[in-house]
Amino acid sequence: MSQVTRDRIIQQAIACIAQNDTAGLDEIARAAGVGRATLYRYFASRADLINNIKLAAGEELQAVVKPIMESCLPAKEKLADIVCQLIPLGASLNVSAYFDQPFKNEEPRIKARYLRHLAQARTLAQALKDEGAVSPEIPLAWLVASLDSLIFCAWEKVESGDIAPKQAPWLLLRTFLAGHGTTETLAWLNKKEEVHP
Amino acid sequence: MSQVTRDRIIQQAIACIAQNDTAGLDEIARAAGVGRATLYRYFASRADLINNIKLAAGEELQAVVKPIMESCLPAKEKLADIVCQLIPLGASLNVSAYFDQPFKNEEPRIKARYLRHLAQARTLAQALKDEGAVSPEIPLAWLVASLDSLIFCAWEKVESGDIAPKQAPWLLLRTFLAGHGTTETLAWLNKKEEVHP
DNA sequence: CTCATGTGAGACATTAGAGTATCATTTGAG
DNA sequence: CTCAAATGATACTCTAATGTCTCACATGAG
Repeated sequence: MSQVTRDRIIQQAIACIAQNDTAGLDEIARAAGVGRATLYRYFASRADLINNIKLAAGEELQAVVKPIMESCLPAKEKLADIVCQLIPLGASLNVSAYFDQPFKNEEPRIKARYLRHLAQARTLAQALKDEGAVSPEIPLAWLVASLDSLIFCAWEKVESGDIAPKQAPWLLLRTFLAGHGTTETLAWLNKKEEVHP
Repeated sequence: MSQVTRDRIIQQAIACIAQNDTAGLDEIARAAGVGRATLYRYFASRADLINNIKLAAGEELQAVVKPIMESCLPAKEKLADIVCQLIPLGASLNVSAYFDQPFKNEEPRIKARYLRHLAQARTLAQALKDEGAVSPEIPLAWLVASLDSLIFCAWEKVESGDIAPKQAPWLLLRTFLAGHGTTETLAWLNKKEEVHP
């Protein structure tokens, strides 16, 4: 039972399910270049596979977000870094987004991950407020929700080829920060745009 | 074969599928208060039902959007009106959003509706640009995509109870217009906010 | 009342996909 | 080379959902 096979299955499963969330095990096995039987040797059931997909996607996200959140950068910079690194994550992001419906997901580890993700997003949003980067009158819930939504949207448009991969983070940051921000934030954005056109 | 029964089935099916996009016909029939057999008397197959759901949701959307688009209001006002009326549409919106994946939908009527919706959105976005409401440097694709995404997001948060229904349109407009807009747009937004707090 | 229509209930057949089991083949360590 | 582990292919069962059919019941118009 090699780790690389397991990883390949998970990666391909993420890709398949990103395209079609009811993808059959046949399809996933074929995409991963393994037999359907092998798939069952690594994962006890479809549900088990899905759970592991979610966990893997969560890991990938966390690997990007955690170091940035622990850094001493101002919140605006943290946001910019996270966005720039998250969009290229692609399908993994998709899986998280799709499955981050807290309802009826009994698996405690996945629920824990989801709650942690939510807490991080709220922390960042609050920091943006405290820093004066976004207006205090915007509800935290809307900050978090619109950010998640825009990240997913940006990834989708990059994937479909409508938006240039390098342009996406900047569009997103502009929409989000200017959309919620103060005049001071606008100025900051303009300055960044000169540096990184 | 009464029209009201047919409409009730469609409405309940929209609601069911909004919650769970793989809802069974049992579930839908029960929700609509009819027998499963009756469901088949009105719709030849599951696929036929789904198609009719999409068409019905498209009608609802069109009924809101078309008169506004044909009016002589400035684009900013059109956008505001559309957003205010679209968010409460709720689950119908969800269905459109979920199923607006143009891929592999062979039904020509649905494809036509989707293309028309896209064209309308692009027209509105272009008008916003021409009017100077949003910056000309933002790609049309991003304007359309982020708007769609934010509308869906706003509805979701209203539904989940995180955002007040009356607040949602204003948050959305602020995020979108300020996020893409010029300083002039900001001023317009502030003025509107005084009128309609 | 009587008949036509719409309906609910439920008994089927059919199918797609999940999950199980077996066996021959491949592959890599010793 | 040799053996054990991993794999691919395939045949099978089981289940859930779709789709079909029949029959009994309700209801409303004539």
